[in-house]
Amino acid sequence: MRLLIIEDDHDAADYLAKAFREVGHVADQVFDGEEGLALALDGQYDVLIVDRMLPKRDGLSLIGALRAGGVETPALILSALGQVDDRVKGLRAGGDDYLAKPYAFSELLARTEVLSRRRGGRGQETLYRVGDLELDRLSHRVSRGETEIALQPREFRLLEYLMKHAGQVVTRTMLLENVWDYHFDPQTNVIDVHISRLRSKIDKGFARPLLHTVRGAGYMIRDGAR
Amino acid sequence: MRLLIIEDDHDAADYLAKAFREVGHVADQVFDGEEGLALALDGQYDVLIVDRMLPKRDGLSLIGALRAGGVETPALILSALGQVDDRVKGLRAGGDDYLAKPYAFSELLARTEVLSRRRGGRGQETLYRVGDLELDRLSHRVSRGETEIALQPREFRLLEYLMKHAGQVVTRTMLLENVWDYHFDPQTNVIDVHISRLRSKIDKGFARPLLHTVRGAGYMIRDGAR
DNA sequence: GGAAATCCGTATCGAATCCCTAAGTACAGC
DNA sequence: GCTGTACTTAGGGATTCGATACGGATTTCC
Repeated sequence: MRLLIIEDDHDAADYLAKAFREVGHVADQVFDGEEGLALALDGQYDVLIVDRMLPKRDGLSLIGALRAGGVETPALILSALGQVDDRVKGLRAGGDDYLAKPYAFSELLARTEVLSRRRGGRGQETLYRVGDLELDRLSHRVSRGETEIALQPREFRLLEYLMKHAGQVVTRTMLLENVWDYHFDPQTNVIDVHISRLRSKIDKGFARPLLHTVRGAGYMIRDGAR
Repeated sequence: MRLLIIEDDHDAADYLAKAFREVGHVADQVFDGEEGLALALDGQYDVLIVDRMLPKRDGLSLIGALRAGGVETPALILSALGQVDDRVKGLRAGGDDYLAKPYAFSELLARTEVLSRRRGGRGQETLYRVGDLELDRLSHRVSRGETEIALQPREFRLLEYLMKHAGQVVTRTMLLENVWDYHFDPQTNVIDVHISRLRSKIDKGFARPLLHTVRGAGYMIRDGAR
């Protein structure tokens, strides 16, 4: 399990990180809200442990910004305040669980593991939609308008990644790393080829194309209408 | 963001530089410790990416020398060794973060941005605005008022740089270094040409121009109203 | 376990785009 | 009015991107 601990009290953070590592998890730590947000936006973590009060950017605001950015990593909020009201606020801001200090580590661990397991719930989107193009991750189905579209596995991963980042430019490097698991430059046109194939399936014959190339930068999927 | 990549494996260095450029940063690269130190001492960079093992001068020693010379540019250490002990050594030597190979570029990017921000370097804005002119880095969109504006890659980088420094005079040398990656004077009027094109797209037909010439100094983007 | 189908990556060629150079024009400052 | 700086336009060269064809690899199905 990969965790990010966002907590300004260094001692507390160290203690937590050490405890999580002892049980075999990977824990990174940062000490203010800005840094926490930056790392969390990456979406690489399974769970975030977020202190309620943080320098630079408050824990709740951090989670709000995260969700606004489309990142759904479950977050567990830590707080010195144990009021019910506060708990409600935290959950409403997009936190997934709430634990008041002082707490027992065993409880934190248990709740954390529950959250990471619950990813299917609110963690991951299951249906992506851009214009009249739909991709269902569960049933592995893709359709545009009324027509079903059959994709090859690689094409599916490609489209999935593009749609996950709809409206944003996706660079070639991002594609290589996240769709191909390459961490080097293959020096070939693999990407071009697959983009081309994908295009012929999802855009060909339709009035407005959804898959746009951003010259010199990468590709982007977006409903041209907006 | 201006980066210096110090890494002796040419392929790895190329890959990184390319990836950083795709996301709109400026990346220089050198292949041994001596050169790295020389360039880094200049202090022109926001972040250094330093390989642990380097010819001529080891990465840790490089950072030590840098700090001794009073240069506080944040450094992120790359290493094939993932041991905790090694990590500690790296951080103790003055490194600010540590990443073990193999790593995902997206993680490196996130950590790099954290470092540059920590140092007070301005955070990476995603949306720039000057008057009614907007530039969105994520979606690569530019608009003035209601109208979408299509820019070429170089024009985009140019405008991005200008808007990042809105209200300040941007010299030709700054443009050459940060938009063109030239470290010499091309003796031509490349800049003039692109400024002209850019102007015709963002200013032409609008009541008040935003892109101003500062004769003898450079250019500046600013809302004329003020 | 083997054959057919599918899928994936490489290479090549063609097309579109972009970018720099160059040369001429306009403008500002003295 | 002269000189130097900035602006505009056009065209060729270079780069980037797109399409197609082919061979190897993997999977699927008997």
